[in-house]
Amino acid sequence: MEDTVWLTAPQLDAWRKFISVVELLPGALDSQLQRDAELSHFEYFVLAMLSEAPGRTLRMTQLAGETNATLPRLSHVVSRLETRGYLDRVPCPEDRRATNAVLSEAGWEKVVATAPGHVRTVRENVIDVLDDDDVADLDRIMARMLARLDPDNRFGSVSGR
Amino acid sequence: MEDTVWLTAPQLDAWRKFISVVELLPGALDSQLQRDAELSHFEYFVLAMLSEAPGRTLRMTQLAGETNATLPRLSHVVSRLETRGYLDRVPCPEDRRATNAVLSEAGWEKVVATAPGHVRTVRENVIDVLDDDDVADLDRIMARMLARLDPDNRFGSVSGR
DNA sequence: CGGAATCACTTGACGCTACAACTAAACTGG
DNA sequence: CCAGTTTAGTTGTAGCGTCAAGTGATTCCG
Repeated sequence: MEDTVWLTAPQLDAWRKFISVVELLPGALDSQLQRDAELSHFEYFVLAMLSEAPGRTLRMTQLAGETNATLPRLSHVVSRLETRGYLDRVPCPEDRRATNAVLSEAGWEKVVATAPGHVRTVRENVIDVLDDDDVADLDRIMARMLARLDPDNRFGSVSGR
Repeated sequence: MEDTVWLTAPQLDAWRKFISVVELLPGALDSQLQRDAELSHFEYFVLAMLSEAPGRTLRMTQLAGETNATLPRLSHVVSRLETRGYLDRVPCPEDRRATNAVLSEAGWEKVVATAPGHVRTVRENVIDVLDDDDVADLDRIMARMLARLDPDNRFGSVSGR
């Protein structure tokens, strides 16, 4: 187990650029959302996932899966969003261990108001610098990485929806 | 300024996978390094950049650039690494406002000991799922994003070195 | 059935990061 | 040559995330 296979020059180049993007992108998303909506990217993402769910409702565990978050992290964030009036915790009737997070009307309006600016930021930093082939390449490459990073596929990689 | 251009279906697919990877990858890198070396990925990265610098020495600002970090963040982390004996702060003789971070012998040995496991993790999660064409595509795509995210090119994107 | 294991969270404490304010050194223009 | 500005870095604080532990509810199985 002891003979390290180092990266080739092209692999190292790609890796260094990739890791830089991975470090810089969250900050870019966070600062736009913070500035324009006083929301972190993760908070926005939670509200956005709820807004697309049937009944604007999701179980905590399912929501954690869709947002790639641990349950404690989600629990804390949901508490804050609840305090701010963007969603409610409702005990799940079928399984009394479970909790449903339900988007409030104010939360829905917040998403509607915030989405355009967010999409613009995503376009500016990511999508609009890519042509159609790049987008296809990105999709393929990220799918491969996800298969490793998220083997159980907790994240709902529903394609083509 | 009010007519949002939403993402097309392929763009949305690629974006969702990409953002999932961006969320999951840091955790994967951090947990391996934490487990095997009690280092965060950022701490490792700081030591690694120093280990490659001439004289294993870098000005704080330059180091911040190479690690895509803000100066306050770097300053805190350097303090911790200094306490742990992996590097030293040395006032810069030419400019007495500036501080040089110098990798200690213990720091060098830490990098040498830690690098193989880290490279293995990078291979497992990223590089080894890609063929040569994928790597080239990734390099091209990330270069385009970096041009937006890091316009001043603080990060030293030295290609092909 | 009933105790044990598992599940679905929640909570608390600690560590890290960002932001803002501060210090000190080095330019810059009158 | 010195006031004002910019540069380089540090420090304090507040907020977010992780990890470990705890609480009920539910399932498993002998």
